[in-house]
Amino acid sequence: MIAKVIVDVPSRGTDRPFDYEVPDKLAGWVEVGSRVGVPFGGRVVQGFVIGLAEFADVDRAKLKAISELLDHNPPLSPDLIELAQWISEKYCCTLTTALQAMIPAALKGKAETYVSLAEEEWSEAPSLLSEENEWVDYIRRSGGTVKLAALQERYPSEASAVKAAISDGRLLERVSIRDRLAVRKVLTVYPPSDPAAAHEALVLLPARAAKQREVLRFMLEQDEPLPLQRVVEEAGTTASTVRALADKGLITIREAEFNRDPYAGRSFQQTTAMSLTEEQTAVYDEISSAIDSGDSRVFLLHGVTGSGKTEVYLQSIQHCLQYGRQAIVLVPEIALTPQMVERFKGRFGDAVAVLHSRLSNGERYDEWRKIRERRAQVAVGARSAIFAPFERLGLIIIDEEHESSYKQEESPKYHARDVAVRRARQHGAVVVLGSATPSLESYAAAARSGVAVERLAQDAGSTSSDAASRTGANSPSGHPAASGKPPALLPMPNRVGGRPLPKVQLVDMRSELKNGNRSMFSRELHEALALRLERGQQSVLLLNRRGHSTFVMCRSCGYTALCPHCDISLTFHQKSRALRCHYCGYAELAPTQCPSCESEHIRFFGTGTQRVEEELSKLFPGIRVIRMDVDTTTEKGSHEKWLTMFGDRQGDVLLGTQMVAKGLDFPYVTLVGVIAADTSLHLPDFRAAEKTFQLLTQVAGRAGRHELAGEVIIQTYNPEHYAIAAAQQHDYASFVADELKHRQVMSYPPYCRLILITLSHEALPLLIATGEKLATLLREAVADMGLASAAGANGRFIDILGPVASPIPRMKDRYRFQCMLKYRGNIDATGILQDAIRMLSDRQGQPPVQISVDVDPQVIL
DNA sequence: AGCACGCCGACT
DNA sequence: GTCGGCGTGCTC
Repeated sequence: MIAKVIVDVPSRGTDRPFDYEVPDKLAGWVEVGSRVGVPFGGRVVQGFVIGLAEFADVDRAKLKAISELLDHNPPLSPDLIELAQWISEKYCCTLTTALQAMIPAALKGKAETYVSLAEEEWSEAPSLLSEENEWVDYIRRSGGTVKLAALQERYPSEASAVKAAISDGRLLERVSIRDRLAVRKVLTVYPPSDPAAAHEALVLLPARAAKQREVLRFMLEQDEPLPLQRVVEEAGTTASTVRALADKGLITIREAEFNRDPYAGRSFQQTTAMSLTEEQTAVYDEISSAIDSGDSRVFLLHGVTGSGKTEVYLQSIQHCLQYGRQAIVLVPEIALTPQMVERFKGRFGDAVAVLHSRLSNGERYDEWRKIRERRAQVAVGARSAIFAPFERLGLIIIDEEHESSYKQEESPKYHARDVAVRRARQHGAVVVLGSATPSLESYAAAARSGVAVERLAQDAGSTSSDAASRTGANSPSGHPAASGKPPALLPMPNRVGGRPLPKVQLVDMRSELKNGNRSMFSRELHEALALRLERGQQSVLLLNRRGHSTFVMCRSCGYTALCPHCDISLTFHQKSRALRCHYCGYAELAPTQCPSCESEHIRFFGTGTQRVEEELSKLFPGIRVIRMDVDTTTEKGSHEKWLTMFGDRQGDVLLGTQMVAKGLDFPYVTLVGVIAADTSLHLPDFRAAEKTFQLLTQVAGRAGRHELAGEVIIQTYNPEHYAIAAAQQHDYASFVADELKHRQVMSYPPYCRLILITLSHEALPLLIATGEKLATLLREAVADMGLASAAGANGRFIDILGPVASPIPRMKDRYRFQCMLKYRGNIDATGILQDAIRMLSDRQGQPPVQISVDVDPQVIL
């Protein structure tokens, strides 16, 4: 038997299956999806079996055997392998990178070499067991086998002796891949195996062994083993008491593998299905009948904030589970709050596995295993939960569908939405994309179904129907559903309970300045805050700081502090009084005088949350501010802690960056203030307006979700900008109409698709030359295919832009240049690009220039 | 990605 | 005359 193995060596040259013999003892164990250790080029690496065959494609002589099987159950299923193949093609990454993304980090093995004594050899040569062979004794004392690394460290001078012993067979070498998981072992107490004898012993125990008796009685009541720690706590005693019982043979203490449940010991209030509004019912009916049909469908659920999307999700999942199928719910990392988890745990209890980045490797592994072992039917998690190893998926929900965090920024640079659609197709499952502010890509794709075009036309007048139908004319427009049926639009335009959307007031900060108010708070916001404090209600303040971090500048000479490795501005951090690079983590102490002109006039610019907090305390002495930003939420569980505090009304104001805008739901919040709406508006990113509109709409939705009415105040220098004006009116349709016009004029998605190619190298001239070469190769290929934009009849074309210096021209001591591919129509752009890259390496003999490809990039910055 | 094999300089 | 520098090229 031959196994086709993808080895864990992420490089272009090794990105193909290698054939290995399956040794007899592993026959029947090694399956498609198994993780194995294989000898590869003089070492042992991890690999995945992606196929089995009777005969090898290479010479018998070349063939080696699988050295080790790493799991009893294959961690991957054939459908996930197929999905990985699709990902590696679509996003230009190696197959092993895609496969690795699908399994928990704990399973990413590291090879370790062990050596053991071939005993008979040593006994035949007793003379070798003298003082000069201390290391042999060491191995013997350690039970005959030790890690080679340990031997090397202990006896560095014996390297040659050890090597000789290995080569002549007196030492046996064995290489093993060890999981990066310290399987947590916990001392566990097992109830008496012979209850009758235990009851008897209970009586026979000496009178003064009261504690032992108590423990024994307690253990007799248990059906299941308990962690020693728990027993000690419950019985109010110490471990020695329990050990004494174990010594008497009445109970057993053993090390057992411990299943970490991060939510263990927390009770979730069980909830039952709420009755749905007419609007919710209509949507639910569509989704549930689609699930029943067994056809893969995509829905775009466009529901305003507070329209009750989550309840629709919950009941749709319920429906899905009834038929023995499983469900995945994707939530943006930032919105994966305890509140959110609670809602799912509350409805589905232990059937829910939660996967998010704050879990430790071990915890995530346990949640993953819960799914693998069919103990969970619902996975709630961030991006990577799309790979949850379910066997019969019925429903995939992507909440806040427009969020850019669904795009992974590292390889594999996949978009969870695309992957979801693809995976759903494999399972005949339904995808629900939910958002109050759908991405333009999704909305335009939905607009291609007749219903939506009508709606768009109604909503926004003739201009947008024009725009939308033009998108429709060009088949694949950048949305994953493009190649299948277009998503159907499910509108939910009303809030549950007929509550109105909060009133949004725009404050023109220019006139504030004119009227002599130089503070960061307008009079309106100041008054509104004062009113909330007076009434004991709460406020949420958003500082949209993206791209506007606090930088350091000398007011005398204009010097700004830059990272010596990345050439971008360093950010000032109050707490540590340090300047930090956000890209590489470099840090230095903040200067008190200008390093360039030695003047004292060095100042820290830009408004950070810290400054807002200071200002708040100045304006409202005694105000309780809870600040949430990268500085205060890096610690594990801190995010949760702050929100709980705010929920318990231990704070008057919740002040933060984007993270306060998502999915929070507090009944006493009646004011939402946005300090400066435009900070994200003028970024050099074609999605800047969309991002701003989405953020403002989301944060406005935090107010007045319950009995108390809400008010929103947005401070801006551009009140007339269409993104801000539309956000004030809660008018998604008019925003989309305006934005689509811009995108069309500028030829940006959804009117075309983008691929960003970033080249980096330490040497600038080589980098530029390589970039030019790549661009030339691409232009030639495109011209040969008649796809140059000039020739591009019926809307099929590829444009090659660049190379130009990247927005971050140097990072970690490497210069960066980029090319952009812009294309429209059914074109295999990644294929063309791959070919060009391959030719590039052929021409100049493997240039060490790093080339990174980002298909459908989210951040152009 | 690593590691081996291979061809040219500074040492015992 | 040998050790070792790190430039190409392969890994079932």
